Amino acid sequence: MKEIPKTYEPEGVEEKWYKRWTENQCFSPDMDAAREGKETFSIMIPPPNVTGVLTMGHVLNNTIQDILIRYQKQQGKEALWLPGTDHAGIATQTRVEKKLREEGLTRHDLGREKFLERAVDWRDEHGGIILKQLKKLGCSCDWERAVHTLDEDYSQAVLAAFVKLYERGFIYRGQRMVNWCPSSLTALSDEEVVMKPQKGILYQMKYELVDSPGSFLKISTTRPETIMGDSAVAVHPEDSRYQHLIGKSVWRPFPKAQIPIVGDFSVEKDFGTGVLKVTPAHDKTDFEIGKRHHLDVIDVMNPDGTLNELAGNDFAGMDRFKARKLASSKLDEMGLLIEEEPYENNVGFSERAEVPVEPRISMQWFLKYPKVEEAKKVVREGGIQFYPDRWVKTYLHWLDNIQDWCISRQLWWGHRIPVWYKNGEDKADPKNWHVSIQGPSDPENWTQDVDVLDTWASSWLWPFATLGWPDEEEAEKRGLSQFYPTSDLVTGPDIIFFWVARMIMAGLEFMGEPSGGSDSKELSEDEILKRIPFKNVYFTGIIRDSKGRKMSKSLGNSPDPLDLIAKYGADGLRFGIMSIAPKGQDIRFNEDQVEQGRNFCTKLWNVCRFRQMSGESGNNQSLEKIINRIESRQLDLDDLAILNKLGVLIGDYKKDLEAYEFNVAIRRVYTFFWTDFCDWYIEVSKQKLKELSAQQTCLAIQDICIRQVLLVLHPFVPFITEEIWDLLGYKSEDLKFIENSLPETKDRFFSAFNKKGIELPDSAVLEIECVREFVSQIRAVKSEFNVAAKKDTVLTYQATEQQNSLILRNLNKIKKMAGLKSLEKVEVAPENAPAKVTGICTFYIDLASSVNIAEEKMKLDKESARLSSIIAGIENKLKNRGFIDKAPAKVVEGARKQLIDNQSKLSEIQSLIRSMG
RNA sequence: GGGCGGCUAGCUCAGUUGGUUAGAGCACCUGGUUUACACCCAGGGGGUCACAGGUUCGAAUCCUGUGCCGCCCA
Repeated sequence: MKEIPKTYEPEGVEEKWYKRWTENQCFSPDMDAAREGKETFSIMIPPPNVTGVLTMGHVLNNTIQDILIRYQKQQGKEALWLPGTDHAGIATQTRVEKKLREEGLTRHDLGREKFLERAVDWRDEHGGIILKQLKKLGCSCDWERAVHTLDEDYSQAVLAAFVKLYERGFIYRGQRMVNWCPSSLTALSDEEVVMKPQKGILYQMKYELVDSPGSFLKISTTRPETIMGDSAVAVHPEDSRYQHLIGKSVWRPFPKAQIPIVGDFSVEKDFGTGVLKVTPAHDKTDFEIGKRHHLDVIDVMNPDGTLNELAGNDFAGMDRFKARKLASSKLDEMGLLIEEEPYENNVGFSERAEVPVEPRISMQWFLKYPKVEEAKKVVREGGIQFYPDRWVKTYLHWLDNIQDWCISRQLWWGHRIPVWYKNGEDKADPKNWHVSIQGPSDPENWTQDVDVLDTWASSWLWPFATLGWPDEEEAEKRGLSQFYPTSDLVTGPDIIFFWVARMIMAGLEFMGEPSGGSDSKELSEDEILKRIPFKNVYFTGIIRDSKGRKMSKSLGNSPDPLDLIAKYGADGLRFGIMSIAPKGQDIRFNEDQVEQGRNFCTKLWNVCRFRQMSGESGNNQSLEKIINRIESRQLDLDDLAILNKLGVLIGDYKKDLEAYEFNVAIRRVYTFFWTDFCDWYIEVSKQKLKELSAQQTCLAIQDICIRQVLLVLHPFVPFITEEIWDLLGYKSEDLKFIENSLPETKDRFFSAFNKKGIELPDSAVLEIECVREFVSQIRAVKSEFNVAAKKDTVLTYQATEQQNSLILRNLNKIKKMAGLKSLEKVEVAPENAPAKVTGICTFYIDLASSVNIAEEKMKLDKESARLSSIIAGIENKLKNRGFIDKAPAKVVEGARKQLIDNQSKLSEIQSLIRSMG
């Protein structure tokens, strides 16, 4: 056996094992086994942005995935964790353009082709950092399968999906009001707009009535810069203040023009003055009003958010926010501005560029979502299970109010829309379109659409396009039918619409499709379950800083996970983050938790050092082999108790993990390992190890405990467990890695002992609990009287026959653990000795010095009062017929026992008080 | 405006179908280098379970309402 170094140094260990794991293809599933029907388990990584770096959110999210994968491998499944990145259209293009600007260039200077070369260079240089970081974290992804959304074959899948959806009538092109980002110069989907409350001004102004010069209509607006685009004012048709004016006109102040007053039900009577200026080109509601009343659509803005010629000479070329000020001062000059009041309203911001979006009419491609009803049904009925399931409501609400998806983006970085327009013909007429993956056979007569697809319109295909779809040969090779539907998806609730819902619809639409095209009839339940992209979705919480703020780059409040790994080890970080991540609840991060994780690893390390120093290792290659080293007649209650607890732990742990209760599982292991094993069993062992006859058996018990602890910890802290597994000789020739060894189930564990004629009764656990409690009380009293933890303390006690036999059975251990010179039963209580009433006896401590009787008496009085109130409470309960009749017998029984215990304690204490006079 | 979540020890949080005397870690205080570990060991103090009602034999837990904090949607 190799010698274990004094301190655990994670860095070298992590590097060594990660290398060995990858060299031995530990992360790649055995395809032959999977094809032969071995049970599989699969997770597709939520593809991080290729330009991104690892955040604490990624740490949480990917640690969970790694735990699931490693756990399922230990359960004997062929597990696939498929990694990859997405191309992040807007984010990447923005960054490449920024770099170009530094060189004094724009993308138009370069042209599309050259620009894309630059973008690819940039991606290859900066991209993929995050994947390297995931390796540092220990993620067991099958790296050979890493996919990028702009890979050649993935791109083919994206285009194929577009063409299929177009052919099936889900995709159309149209002039619509969209969310326009004036900074990135592209349309956005509704989901990419983030509403933020903004402090602005509500302007109240007046427009003169054409028919009655000198009479005005008061109007409220937050956006005077769009006055120039007004083509009407609107009032509620049932608003008695204005009803009579419907059909008449007002003067638009500038550029001066007559515009009609229309009646429309969408006007809020109570908002402002109840009169709305209607600017169909620059507001979604106004656009609808305009359509209903056939109003002019006057677009006064350029794509970049400056005003154009239609706004008039004063405004042309001016930024929209400057124009707002100018418009208000012009109104003021004209005597048309009544007042300005501070006002807070919600303004949509571009998620990426962080500038207010501009509602804008433009020609875009839209997708009518397929399989919406099935997508609702499968989640509502549990075919796909959400954890925590409250997200089902959010999901269904979004699907109930779903709007067509604007999928075209005015960018170059992305999948170019596979539509060609016939040169010289009407672009608006679908007859002149060619829609296909390869393009027309006579390209010289066609021009391809210049736009690309929304990045999410590629990543919604992720669960199956990563497995080779739609190429059948590729799909067979990569195991589409073995790994799809995937098992679990782990992601944040912030992309439930962006991604989760869309993946479900994509899966339902494209998987298991009949060769003839889209399904005409409703899918059967079975068919739905074959098509869904995953069975379980685990939504993580959001990691916040210690002040509860979301971690963000701009706040700079997110620690760099790599720094944390350097400081505490990857295992420390993983352990720390997992121990504070309750199911789907937001997490307040602070570094102390990672420190605790590191401390845990150190403790684990040291107990293994201790084991190694305690004696020669025996054959550790399987549970059965270690059990063979046990001499059953050497087993004592502590051995049986710790093994019983371990067996129970195995069962509970399995339940926890299968319910995604990671923090519960890890706490359970922590308590077993630290409190039960290290603080008690190992300490008790120290005495036993001195006795030659018991030594081998005791070491075997330790080996069993450590072995199982390593196995259950391995998904959480893979590096240190693999290292110790190796050092303590748990591996064998054919099973080189810890992941090859199946952890026992609770039943198998207990029966492995039963087969050797060893029972692990609960009574052992109960008795040891008693002993531990007793020892703890003795220590407390000693500490109270400042008796050093030396071993020369003399203790006497009074106990019943039964209690006495328990004490005698465990006498040496109690003396050793409590630090006693002697522990003897007496018939008469010694005088002036501090006493303590415990569950198994009343004991007296012999102090050389005198004791402050008054102080002692006060303590006992306090304890007596406490017990009396507890007893009164229980007595009341037991007097209550309702309780006796209705509560389960076990509970009533417990209450009775509790009453008796407390009563006897109380009477002991009272007699002590009396004896003190 | 609608929906969701949170409120338990100084701090971060457990507390899984209501059931014995509400727990852990950190922090704090006291003591401690006895053959693993000071990233440790032993002991201790510390809680009207946000508030108000209700259901129940019994409520941190279920119901209703209120307050504060956060998120999502309009």
